[in-house]
Amino acid sequence: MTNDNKKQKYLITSALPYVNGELHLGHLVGCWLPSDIYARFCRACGRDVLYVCGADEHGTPVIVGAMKENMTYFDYATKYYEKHLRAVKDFNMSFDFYGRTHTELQEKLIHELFLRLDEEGLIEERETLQPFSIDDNMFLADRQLLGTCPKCGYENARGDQCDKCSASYEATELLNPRSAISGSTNIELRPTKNLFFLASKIEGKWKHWLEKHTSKWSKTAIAIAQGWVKEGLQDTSITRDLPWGIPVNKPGYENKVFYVWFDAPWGYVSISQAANKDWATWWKNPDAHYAQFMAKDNVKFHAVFFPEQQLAMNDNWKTVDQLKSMNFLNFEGGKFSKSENRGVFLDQAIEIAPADAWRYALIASAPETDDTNFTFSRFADIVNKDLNGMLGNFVSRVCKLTEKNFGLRIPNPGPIDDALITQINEKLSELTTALDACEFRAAIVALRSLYALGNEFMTIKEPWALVKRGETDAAGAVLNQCFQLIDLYARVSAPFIPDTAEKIRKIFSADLNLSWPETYTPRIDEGTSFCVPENLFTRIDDETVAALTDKYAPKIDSAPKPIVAKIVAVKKHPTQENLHILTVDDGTNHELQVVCGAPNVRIGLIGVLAPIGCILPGAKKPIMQRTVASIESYGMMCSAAELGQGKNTDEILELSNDFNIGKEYKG
RNA sequence: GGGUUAGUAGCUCAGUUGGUUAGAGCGGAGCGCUCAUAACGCUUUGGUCGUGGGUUCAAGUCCUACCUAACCCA
Repeated sequence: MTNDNKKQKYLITSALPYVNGELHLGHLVGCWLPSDIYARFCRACGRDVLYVCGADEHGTPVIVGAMKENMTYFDYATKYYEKHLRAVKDFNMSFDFYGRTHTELQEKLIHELFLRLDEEGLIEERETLQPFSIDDNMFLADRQLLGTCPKCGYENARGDQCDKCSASYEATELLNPRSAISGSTNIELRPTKNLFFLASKIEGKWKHWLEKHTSKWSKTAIAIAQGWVKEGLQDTSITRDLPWGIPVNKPGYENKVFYVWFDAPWGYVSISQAANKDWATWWKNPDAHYAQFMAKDNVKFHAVFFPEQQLAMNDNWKTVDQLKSMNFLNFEGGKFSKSENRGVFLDQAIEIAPADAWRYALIASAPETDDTNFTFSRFADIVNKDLNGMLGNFVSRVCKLTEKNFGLRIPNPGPIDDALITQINEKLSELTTALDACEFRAAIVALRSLYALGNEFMTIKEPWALVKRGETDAAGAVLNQCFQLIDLYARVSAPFIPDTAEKIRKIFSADLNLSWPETYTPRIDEGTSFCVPENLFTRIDDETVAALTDKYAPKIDSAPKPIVAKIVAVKKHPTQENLHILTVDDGTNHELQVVCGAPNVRIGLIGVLAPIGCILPGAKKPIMQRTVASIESYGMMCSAAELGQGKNTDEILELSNDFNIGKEYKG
């Protein structure tokens, strides 16, 4: 398989992260790591790879951010671009070039492309009314406009949508509109002209293209594209009234820039131009293989917008063959959030553990099919077990046992163990197939199986026992085989953990490359000298895990909240006159036993249950499971007073039938 | 509000076109080994496959409704 692909051109792009804030682990696992592993794998297979990424710099967040920090737009973007560069280096990303979109090359390219679209008759001028902030002297995009929601009266509603009641409306309907930038209420509607890209005109072409190009796409990517097939492609405005971006090269548009999503995907091309003078041998080559990596929120742009523009150019642009989209990585049960200080950002991550530990552990729990929760506990398990125990320790035990009994030279080989070789080749083939298909979790499963084979082999053959029994040749043969495995591990691990692979490679005095092995063949000669390396990985102990969790994942209030629940049965207490034993349905548990003293209990009553662990307003201790007059009670039905509403302490609260059982009761 | 995707062991995930006893790894329990980084190997324990209906000789897999989450759109 890999043989046929030799020297074939592989174009690989990783979605361009935005220059706004520090990157976190989600960015790393969502685009950078999968694309980097794939790129390294392709290069090791001898393929001709062009692999680029860079910073996406245009759009409104930079404008807002720069104003806040009182910097120029370019300086602000540069500040974060430099952070990106540091992370690229820290995590060993093997981009041919990490570029940016605010460059002369980009501007030149976008101008050419725009003229091309215009020539093709796919650009149209349309006039619309837009909110204009007189004090800021600029038109406001939907996100830059705040006001009072016309539906619910929420005061911080956005220009197009209310975050509280999720109503949507036209910006013109918003009450008391104000600028999100300056806070000024001096807003008026002004007519403005914008250029539209007539995507509807190339819908047929795009659909035709789609039919033939999705064989290697992620399932979610195909689904999203299919959604647009049904809906149809819509003409989109590609210009904005903003002071930051690629200026529009058309008379009358001197104060406008291109919409960020018109220029950003083409950043792949301009960055390629900066990376390699032969860029066109990938980008204009129908035989090249193009793989894109991105997070799920970005699929629309890669499956629809970018290809439709490429097709519209009618200029032989290489479109995506393999579209790999990743889901999101959550952190310790919640989303990454800079403001809540939740999550690990890349500058912190590199202080916590070496790049290889992150690379391996993150890709081993990559969110390939669904959002995945990352925890330090899991991180430590993976590093300790796979890297430390199975790989690092294997290298260590083989080197040390050999040094002790044979000195620092590879012992002579013995007869070939066919069973072992068969197993190795099986796993190697699984690994290669998984990497070619960009199935990274499957790849890790195969990789660790390979690590396991070495340890199993040692246990079965017991070379230390052979030495004791004086069977030195047999012991040497086993160890020779183990060294061949170590060499193999360096090669197959290299795309994942490049630093470690290099350390392993340097164990041997022979200067061997880390090319991808198509099938297993021993290549370390007997007598080759080797060295005993420092431990390849360090164990992460429980105390460290606890400390890290504490530092980076401040406990969100995880106590259960009061929930709406229904009384499904009422029994009198056998001894206590005023108590009842209730059976309560809380949505998940349909037969929860609760002892209650309120007089108004009855079957069918919908009320509020404080489950075990719940801390009621004003209470110091959570509700415990306890035994009331010798009957166990699992929670408490609440009165209005207990919920902090009103003074009724005697009767439990009664709700209408509109409340959904099992939902949190929010008062 | 509409669309899409997902819901499988304590945790993280596999389960191809519906077809015997639902699979891994981690964690837990036990045994073995002592070359090695309290590392390695073996055995074992965990599941009403979100819930309720339906189609079928047969449903984790198909249909439907609902619940939950995420993303996209409005």
